Amino acid sequence: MKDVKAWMKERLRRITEDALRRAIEEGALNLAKIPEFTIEVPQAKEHGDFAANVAMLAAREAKMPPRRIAEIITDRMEIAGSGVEKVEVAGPGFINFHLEPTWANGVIRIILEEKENYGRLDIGKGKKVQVEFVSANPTGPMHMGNARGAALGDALASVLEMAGYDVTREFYINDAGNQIENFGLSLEARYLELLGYESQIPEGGYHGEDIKDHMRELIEKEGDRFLSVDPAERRAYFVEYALKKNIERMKRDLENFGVRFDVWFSERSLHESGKVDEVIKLLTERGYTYEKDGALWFKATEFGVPKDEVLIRQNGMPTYFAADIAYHKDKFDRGFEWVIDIWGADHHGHVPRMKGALAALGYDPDKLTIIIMQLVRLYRNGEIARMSKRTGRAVTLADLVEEVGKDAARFFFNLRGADTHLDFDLDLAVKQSEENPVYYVQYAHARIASILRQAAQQNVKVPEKDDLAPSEMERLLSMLTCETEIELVKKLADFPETIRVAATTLSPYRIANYTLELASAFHSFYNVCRVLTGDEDLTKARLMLVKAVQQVLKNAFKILGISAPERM
RNA sequence: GCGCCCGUAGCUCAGCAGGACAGAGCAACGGACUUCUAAUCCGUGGGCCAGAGGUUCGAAUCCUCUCGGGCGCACCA
Repeated sequence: MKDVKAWMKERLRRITEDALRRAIEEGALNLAKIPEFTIEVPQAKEHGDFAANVAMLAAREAKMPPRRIAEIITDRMEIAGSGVEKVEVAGPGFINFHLEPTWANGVIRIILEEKENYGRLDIGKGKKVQVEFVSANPTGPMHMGNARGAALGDALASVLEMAGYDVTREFYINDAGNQIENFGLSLEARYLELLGYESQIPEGGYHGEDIKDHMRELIEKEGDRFLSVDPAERRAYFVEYALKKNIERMKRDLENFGVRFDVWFSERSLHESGKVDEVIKLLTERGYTYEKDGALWFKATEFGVPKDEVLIRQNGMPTYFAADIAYHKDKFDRGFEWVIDIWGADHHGHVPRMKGALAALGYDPDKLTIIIMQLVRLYRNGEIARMSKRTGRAVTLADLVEEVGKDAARFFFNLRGADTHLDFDLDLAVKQSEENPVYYVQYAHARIASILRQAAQQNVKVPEKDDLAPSEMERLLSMLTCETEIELVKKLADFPETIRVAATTLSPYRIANYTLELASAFHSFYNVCRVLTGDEDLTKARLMLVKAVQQVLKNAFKILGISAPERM
């Protein structure tokens, strides 16, 4: 990876370590070894471009005040030809490095060469990782929580891809179990009701308008012929029919949201293939089950879970948990080296038992990472709106895309970390869609596109790598010296590190925040510096700069799943 | 009662895996378009980082407790 910031940090680290080593050899400092210190970017500009905290960390062992240590080190630093203009000791004992202002300008050349690959890392080393997300209940349309999960999961998967992982996006279809029973009973009740018969949706059933719609449609197509069919048989048919429709619809809605899954995995297939029975048998063989009250239990307490969990109910049906164990075993058996699940906060209690089950099967529970996503609280007309699909009044993912737009919705969700409790004011989002931050970042992209169009009209070419000798390229880029240009270039140099942090902390929202910072730096630049000027060289240099900005915005947008408009 | 998450500016949230005076957007107020898109920029005001202890040279960040909010604790998924 070509990362000028990482290079510079490494160079400064070497300079610091060399000086420190000399000090130790000379006997000026009494240290057994060099402490693990950091080179970081100080918050305040006056503190320079980078700072080392080594003196504070060495103070205790060296039995000297940090500032004194810092002075001993800086006295022995060799900075000639390193791009360092000035080193100073400041505050409690920081060593601050002031660099030549244009130290990072080379990043522009790198970006223009690497294009969509700028920011790509190899920290994943091609490791096979699965991200399972959304996995919405297929008994109805997807709600706001699913929307958040979709935005988060897809961006996370993209970040990991960018970081060098081999990522598979997977959706687990809960097409078995109790809820499917209730789904069938609900469909049947609506069917009978629509045909004029008295019928009641069972407790725990689905009251949504979509249930009625399914049956209305079915009646149009096939009439009342199911009145005389055996109830169990006709419910199976209804379920089959509606499930197919719902899954198609989920695929379509997610597609419109810019989310595509590599694998749609059916829970039912686990039951049918015998994998659920198999995994229960395996747990039993390993001695982790017992029978009580006519049910089969998993000894979850042996893995630090507060209570044991049922695997097979008294009625002989396996629980969701049993299927989920089989599912996760299957994930690892398919060769995934790392599995990430994104779950809603209402499932957080199931994390320990899932990990416990994996441990019981002999798998490494640390290879399963479960991201708990706090729920979305939806406001409408100034009131908390219930999100349950069972009320039939919930705002769906499709509604959201229609009202707010894909880009705004995806950007909004990825502006915050998974563990923030998110308040989503729908009225505000709709009303203020013009003021949504997503337009701010996209506008930067469109503005650059406009500049590039103007340049093309004037027959001014953005120099490519082959058009210029390296020294000429360097000369042009060194012309970018005004403050807004320097700031903008530094932001560009931040991108690889942003990817790294986003990937290692599983926090795609950092990418969204980064785009805001980059766009802000660009807009500031734009208001101060004109790109197309009478000065041919300066024009070329600035064209390269804005082209690089556009490229990085595009790369970040791709991760976030938002579009990069040429005009707005 | 037990467990997980959260509590930073009027509002929504950052704070780069402990660092130097706490940031951004929105909202409020005041400025900037004869020049590449003003969906922009520049400036002003606004904070005992919920509270109390502790660890550390150094805490919004780590630990403990208290208070407040959300979510779990089914032979539902």
